[in-house]
Amino acid sequence: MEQLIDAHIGKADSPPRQRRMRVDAERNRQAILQAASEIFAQSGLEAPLEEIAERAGVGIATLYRRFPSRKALVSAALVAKVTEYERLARECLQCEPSADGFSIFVERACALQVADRGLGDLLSMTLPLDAEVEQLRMAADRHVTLLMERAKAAGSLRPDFVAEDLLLLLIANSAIIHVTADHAPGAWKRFSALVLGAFQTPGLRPLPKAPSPAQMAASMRRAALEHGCGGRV
Amino acid sequence: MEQLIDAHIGKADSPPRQRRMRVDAERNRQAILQAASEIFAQSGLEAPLEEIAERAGVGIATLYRRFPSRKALVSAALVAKVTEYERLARECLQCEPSADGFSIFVERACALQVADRGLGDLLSMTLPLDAEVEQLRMAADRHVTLLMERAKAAGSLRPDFVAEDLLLLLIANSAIIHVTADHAPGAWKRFSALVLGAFQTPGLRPLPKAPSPAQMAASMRRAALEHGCGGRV
DNA sequence: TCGTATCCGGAGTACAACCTCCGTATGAGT
DNA sequence: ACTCATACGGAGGTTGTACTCCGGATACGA
Repeated sequence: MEQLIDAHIGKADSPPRQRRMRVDAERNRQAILQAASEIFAQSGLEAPLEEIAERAGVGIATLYRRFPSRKALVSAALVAKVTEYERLARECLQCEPSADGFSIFVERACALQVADRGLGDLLSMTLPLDAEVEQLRMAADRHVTLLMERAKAAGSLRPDFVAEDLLLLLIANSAIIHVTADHAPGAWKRFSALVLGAFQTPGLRPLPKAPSPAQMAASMRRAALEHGCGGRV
Repeated sequence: MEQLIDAHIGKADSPPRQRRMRVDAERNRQAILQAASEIFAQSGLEAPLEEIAERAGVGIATLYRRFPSRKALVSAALVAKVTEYERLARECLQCEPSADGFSIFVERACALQVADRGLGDLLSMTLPLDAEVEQLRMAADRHVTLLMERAKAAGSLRPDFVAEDLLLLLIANSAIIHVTADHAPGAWKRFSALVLGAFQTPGLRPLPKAPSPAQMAASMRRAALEHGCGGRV
C-alpha cells in the first residue's frame, strides 16, 4: 500500500521517475527543510527531530515519511551549506598568487562553522551522507590539497603541514564554538588566528608525527557514530 | 606510578559528627570510587552512573545513597587527579629559570587530559564541584598566572597571551582527544605542540581580542550544564 | 460531485538514563 | 544470642528521544 515514494531529493528538474508529489506533500517537505536548516544551524546536528517537525508545523510522522533517517534530513538540509564550503575552497584557488589563498580559506571555513553549527558538526566528523554531499566534500578536499601545495611553495605554509592538521583545527574550532557561542562569541576568532599563525611559520622544534589519513578518517567516522547521527542507514 | 588510593575524601577525618559508617558501607563506598575513577577516566564525566554501580558490584541505590548527585561522585572520584594537576603547576614553578616552566606545564597538562578523560572534561568546563576541588583548581590557576608572568618576562611567551587562551587550548584538546582517542591516539600531541608553538612566538599580526575572564567563566559553566553534569544541586 | 491514491497527525512502542521507594538483609552494640 | 539502626538492591516511576501504526483527511483526476 504505502510505498516509498521517496522522490528526488535533489532538484525538481529530474525526470519524473515516480508520480509527482501532491502539492501539500511538497509544501510540507519544504517547510521541514527550512525548519531543519534553521535548527541545525542554531543547535547542531544532534537537535531533536521532533523540534524540527514542530517548527515546520508538521507531525513527526510526516518528517519521517519524507526523510526516513536523520542522515537523509541532514544531507538535504545542508547541501547548500556544503556547496558553499566547496565554493569557498574553489574561489580561494582563484586568488591572485600574491594573496594567501590557503589562510583565507582557513579563516573563512572557521567562520562558516560559526555561522552554522550544523555545518560545524559536519566538518568535524564524517557522517554517512548522501552521495551528492560526499562528492562536494571530496571536491573541497581536492581544492584544499591544491591550496596547501601552493601555499607551501609560496612559503606561507610550513612544509611539514598535512591535511589532517586542518581537520584537527576544524574539530577544535567546533568544540570552542559549542562552548563559547553564547557568552564569548569572539573566542573562536582568536584561537583560530593563533592556530593559523602556527600553520604559517615552521616551528622551532619538529612537530610530533601526524595521524595518517586512514587514522583520521576512522576517528571522524567514529565521532559521527558516537554523536548519534549514524545509527542506521 | 602513584595509585595512592587511601584517602577518605569527605568526612573521614573530620570530627564524629555522625557515627562511623558500617564496614560494608565503607567498603562499597571505596568500590564505587574505584569504579568511578576507572570509568570516568575511560569514558569521560558523562558516563552512565548505572555502569559505575555495576562495575563496583553494587546496586544503583547504594551509589545514590553515598553520592547523592553526580557532582558529589565526580568530586570525590577526581580529587586525586585534580590534586595532581595542581601539583604539576606548582612543580613547574620550581623549574630552574632556564627551563621554560610554562611550556612544560602546558604539555603535561594536555597529557593529563589524555590519561584521564574525566579530568579532560573537568578542565574544559566548570562543573559545580566540591569546595575542596574548587580550591585546588583556584590554586592551580594562581600558579599558572605566575608561570605566565615569568614566561613572558623570559621572552618565551608572547606578551599578548592571556589565561583564557590556555582554557581554549584545553577545550580544543579535550575535543580532539574524544575524537581521536581510539584510532589516532597521537593526534593531540601534534596539535598541542602546534598551538604551544603559537603561544611562544608573537605572531606576525595582532591577535583578535581575547574573551574576558567573565565571559569565559560563563561559557564554561554553560558547557557543564549542557553536558548534563550540573543539572541539579 | 465523487472515488481513491496519497498524505497527515498524533497516539503508541521502544529504549536508555535518571532517580526513588520499600521490603529485606546484616553489622555491631548489649 | 538478640535487636535494630544501618545499609542493601532491584523494581518501578519519570523523562526525553527515536521511530511506527493506523484511522481519518484531502488533493486531484474523472
